[in-house]
Amino acid sequence: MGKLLDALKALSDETRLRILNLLYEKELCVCDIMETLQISQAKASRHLIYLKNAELLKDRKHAQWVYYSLAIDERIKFIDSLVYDNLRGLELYQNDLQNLKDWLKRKTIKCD
Amino acid sequence: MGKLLDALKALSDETRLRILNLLYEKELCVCDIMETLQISQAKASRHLIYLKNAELLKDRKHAQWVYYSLAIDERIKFIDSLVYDNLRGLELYQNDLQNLKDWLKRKTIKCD
DNA sequence: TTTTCATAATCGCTTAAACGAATATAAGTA
DNA sequence: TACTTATATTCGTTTAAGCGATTATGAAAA
Repeated sequence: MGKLLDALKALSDETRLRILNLLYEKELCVCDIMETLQISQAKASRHLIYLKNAELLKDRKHAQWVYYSLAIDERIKFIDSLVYDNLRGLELYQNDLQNLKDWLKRKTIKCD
Repeated sequence: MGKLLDALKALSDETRLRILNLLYEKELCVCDIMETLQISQAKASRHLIYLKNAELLKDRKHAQWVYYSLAIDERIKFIDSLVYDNLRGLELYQNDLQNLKDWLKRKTIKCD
């Protein structure tokens, strides 16, 4: 399948949009996604892998954690417009960003 | 479901992307789509209706024909970027536009 | 080396959606 | 009124993908 079509299929699911929105802020590990979106580990992992297979994300293993970050090249830059002009105007995605902030604060205290 | 998500699901299919690309040129009836993309009538109709339900298209009935055209509002303007910056760089979609031109020329001679 | 922790993969199930083929509808024409 | 034409809908089948629950893997810590 074409890269563009892969990307669009990857974007046609709300959980994956929410994940993408978070990763536009910063690189995150699976547990950050789980905690922020309040979804199960299996669900977070599955959707992250789906996004990675669509070449929207890349991953990096460090110790027992896997960190995911954006890997969006010029051929699909419409996604920037999608996130900044459309997603972020919606309450759900704004709330997710706030929850991410809160989680990272709590996490810093607890862990590394 | 949210309007944005509906739009993205509608965009996650190659036939519908090809249809959208054509309609960025001008309003077309179902038979224009069939001829240009060389797809069955049922397939053209189904996908047009899917796009209409996602509120990306509107239709207008005139005599026995149904004309479809874009209905893309500000809340999903990333689609402009998708079509102009991404789709139209791909050979398939360029060829479709050429086929549309050819078909409309033939059609004018034959019909109205 | 056992245990724990983070992540990925598998299983069984359910639903959405794609397809071709065939049929229905509704308007125009003979 | 028949007949044709344009479009929509239905049917039966197939495939993709979502989910929760569970198990596997692999690195870190005890």
